[in-house]
Amino acid sequence: MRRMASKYPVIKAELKSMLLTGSLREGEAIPSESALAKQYGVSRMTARRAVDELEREGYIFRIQGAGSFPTGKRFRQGVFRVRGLEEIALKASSVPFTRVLKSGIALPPLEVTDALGLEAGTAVLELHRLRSVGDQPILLEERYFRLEQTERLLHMALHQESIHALLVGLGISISRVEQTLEAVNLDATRARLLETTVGAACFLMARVSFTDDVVLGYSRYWVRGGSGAFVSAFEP
Amino acid sequence: MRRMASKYPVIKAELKSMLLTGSLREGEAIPSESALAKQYGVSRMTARRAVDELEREGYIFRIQGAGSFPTGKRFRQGVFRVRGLEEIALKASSVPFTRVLKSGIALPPLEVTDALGLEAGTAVLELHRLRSVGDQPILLEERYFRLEQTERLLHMALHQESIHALLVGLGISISRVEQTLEAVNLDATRARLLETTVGAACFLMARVSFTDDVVLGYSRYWVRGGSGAFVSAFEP
DNA sequence: GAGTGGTCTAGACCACTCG
DNA sequence: GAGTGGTCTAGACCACTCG
Repeated sequence: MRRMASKYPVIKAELKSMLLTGSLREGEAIPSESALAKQYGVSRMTARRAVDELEREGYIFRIQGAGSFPTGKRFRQGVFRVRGLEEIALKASSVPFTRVLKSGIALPPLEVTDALGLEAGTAVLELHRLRSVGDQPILLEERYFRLEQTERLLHMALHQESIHALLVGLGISISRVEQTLEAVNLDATRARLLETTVGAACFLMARVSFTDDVVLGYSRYWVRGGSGAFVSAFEP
Repeated sequence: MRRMASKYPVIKAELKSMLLTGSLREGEAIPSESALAKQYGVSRMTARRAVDELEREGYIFRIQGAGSFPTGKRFRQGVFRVRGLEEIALKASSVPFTRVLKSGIALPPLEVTDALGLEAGTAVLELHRLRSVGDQPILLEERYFRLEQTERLLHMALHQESIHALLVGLGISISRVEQTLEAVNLDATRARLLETTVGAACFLMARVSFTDDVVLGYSRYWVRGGSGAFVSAFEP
């Protein structure tokens, strides 16, 4: 027996077509949830679900009390998901391996103290790791944490997959993450670690993590350019 | 007046902590929606909303009739959203500009016919554009489409922001997109177009688009490495 | 004050999985 | 057959925006 046709995808599809053909005037809201419910003869929760998905896919944004508005062309290009090392290993039918290169308390480069919101010359917890799949180094991690709370990390199993899990174990929970992605040319030191040539193109992911809106850590990840670390599929 | 505390975030947070501390056995489902509803004294729809968000964030996946299961460590690293050119321009307080470099019917490189699922030697619609913000070239587009349906594109305004909108205008709707992202070193020709040096690190986004599960087009986008085209913020 | 989105309730019927 | 997730209803109260 086939599943009964759902109602919300119909509403969603018609709204999407309205958004894509540009039949709305600039700054004009889409019909309200109540209006959609009435128009399609459904409950408001069902109409709302269609609007929910459009918001999640970036077609509209909502303002409570005012309405739901088209986002313009933003977001339409979709997102790239970052593959974890385990997933890359799975695809390659190989095993992930993590080597700790450096761990301790250190004076970090200036851009790191900046990112952490510290004064120049403040010591931080430093953790560098090299992560491989099979014999192929994939990812170079350079992590820095503010010392309060995190110092106990140094006595933990730093070669394990998830530093995040160690933090949770210390009672630290990360409330938010901000990250950027760039393409950069590798310098000699990092090229050697990743077993490639100087100047090879590489992803650089820089991440600031927060606990309770206070900066906790700053991490940079160098990921080999052709590693398949970023993938995406979406329905526009 | 502050908003009343919502209930679903509490449920979501407790489930997330259960997932992160690994207190579930391998392959064990999280509590069912009905069980959560009973446990927290809420309606099933409210419990479901907490579970919805965890699914959306990649912590769990659901199987109808069976339960909701932890995904392991996949997805946890979040996603990068691709910024549209308009958004980059907005941030830079500048204006976007698109120049059509080449458009017509051509025999494409071998890897393109491969990606399109065509025999070598089949002609396709070719469209190359260079897109800038202010005076700075940001993005080089090389698009290829199977000829049926799309040939009329050649008579349309190809310098406009959205080729997708033109396709919609032709009655073609894209049902799905698959894309990958790599970091590569620029060759001489493309470096010159993007006004940078040979070998400079650059993003290469390759995208296959489908209509009704048939391949419609294949596009490659070269994006300058430090352009701020990829951004992300999420709550783990 | 009228209209909007945000959250929630207490049900319902269904398709599906599992033993 | 018992339990699970998928969808839906017809309400409710609230915070918020706008004129």
